[in-house]
Amino acid sequence: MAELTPTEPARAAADAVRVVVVDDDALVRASLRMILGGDPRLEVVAECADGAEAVTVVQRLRPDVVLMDVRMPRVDGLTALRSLAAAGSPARVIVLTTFDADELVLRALREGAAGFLLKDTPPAQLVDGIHRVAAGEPILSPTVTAQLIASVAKPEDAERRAAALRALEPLTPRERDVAIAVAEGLSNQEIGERLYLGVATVKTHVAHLFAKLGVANRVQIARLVHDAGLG
Amino acid sequence: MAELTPTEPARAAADAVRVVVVDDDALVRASLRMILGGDPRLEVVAECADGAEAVTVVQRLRPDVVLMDVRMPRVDGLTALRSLAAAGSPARVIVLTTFDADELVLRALREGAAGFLLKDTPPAQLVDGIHRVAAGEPILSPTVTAQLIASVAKPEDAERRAAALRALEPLTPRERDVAIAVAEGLSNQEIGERLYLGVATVKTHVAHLFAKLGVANRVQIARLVHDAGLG
DNA sequence: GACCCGCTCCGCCCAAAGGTGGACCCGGCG
DNA sequence: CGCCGGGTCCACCTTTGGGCGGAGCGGGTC
Repeated sequence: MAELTPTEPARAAADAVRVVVVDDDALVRASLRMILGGDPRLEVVAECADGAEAVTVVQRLRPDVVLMDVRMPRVDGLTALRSLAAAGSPARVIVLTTFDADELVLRALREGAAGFLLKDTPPAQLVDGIHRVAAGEPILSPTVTAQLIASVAKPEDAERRAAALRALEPLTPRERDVAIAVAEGLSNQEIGERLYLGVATVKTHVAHLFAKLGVANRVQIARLVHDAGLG
Repeated sequence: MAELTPTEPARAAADAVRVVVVDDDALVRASLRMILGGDPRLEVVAECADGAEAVTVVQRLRPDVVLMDVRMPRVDGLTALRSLAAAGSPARVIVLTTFDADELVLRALREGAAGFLLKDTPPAQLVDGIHRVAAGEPILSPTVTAQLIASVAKPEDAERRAAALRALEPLTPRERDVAIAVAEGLSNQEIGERLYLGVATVKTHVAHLFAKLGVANRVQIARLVHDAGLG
């Protein structure tokens, strides 16, 4: 057994997950520290009150996990998250927020957050989540998961796609070829070269496309093709 | 078939979550029944061996939760899921699969799955997941969550968007207006009417767009505008 | 003041796109 | 067989798009 240095919390295990807590509210920090302190396999190695501080501290201390608030003065959590990702920090960041703003969730995950928890998460689940994140698992609050699912399900999106596919369905194979080429921004001349057709033939197909799709110009053909997911 | 008479499992609580198990493998069904049987607050009210059976059984028994395998003879799990959703069934469906095929995950969630678990999920978590789903929470296996996050994060997607935004950034406000109108498939004439401009002015702006964006025709302007997310 | 820049508009010209009508080949079908 | 539809191509025409140069106006800067 190694002797413990007197300055360190005696209860942290040697292989504890090292955590940095970032929140502008001292009460929240204290509360989190108390929750995490209950688990000897977690060690809070630092607290920060804003994003700028967090970036420098995390780069120096190299913690395993960062609990990051979103709303903070000076530099907000998402910006800090981006900075860390850009700097190649291996720390896994759990974003904490009081409200589950849809937009925030997607942005945070795009910026590389490993987790997204609401502040009303029960202490036991928070502790569990930190361990999971440290182990490489992603961890999301249920409402966040639901939002994420909704964002990929998007019934309105599916409808547009379905409508576009329906519109493109009566096209002949050749017309489809031409439609796709049009959607790529090629001229009739270029389309002819790609498909080994005369310009006149391409024009004929494009004319049919206008009629069948009920549109007036090639940009609108491109819109349909893209909506159908063929671009 | 294999509908169970309520007399058999005497242990199910009166307010138990009613579950239907759907899997073509009898061993898997038996195993699931054993796992769920360990919790008196769960009641397996029926087992089905394929999707077609599942649809009729679920509509008749109206269970709270359905554990649905994906790969099954005759009617697969996703098709059954769609049928149930189309029929307005309130049953919450957890899709079970051995492998975490990316494509399957997105399809299942789009079809309205309330959860997506891998078959290697520990029994305790499976039971917990069923209760959560019954309570209205979504429930995903960690690897599935990771896939979902990856599908919204899509670095390649973000890059394209960022590149498009970068390309559009040096445009003047007016040019941006014109670019968006072009992307909607309007003619120069129509753009002029919308923005109270002469056709000549619109042409000037469009010419500037070609130069600044490095493209040769309006379809390609439309592509950029869409990639930037302004469409 | 001179200057640059964004915005507006003009005219001229040519190329490309789009509209119309017709032609031929070929393969499937009644 | 004749008929039809997809695919290929043509000619002719009008409209639109796109290239080029020029110009005036307002606001901001040096």
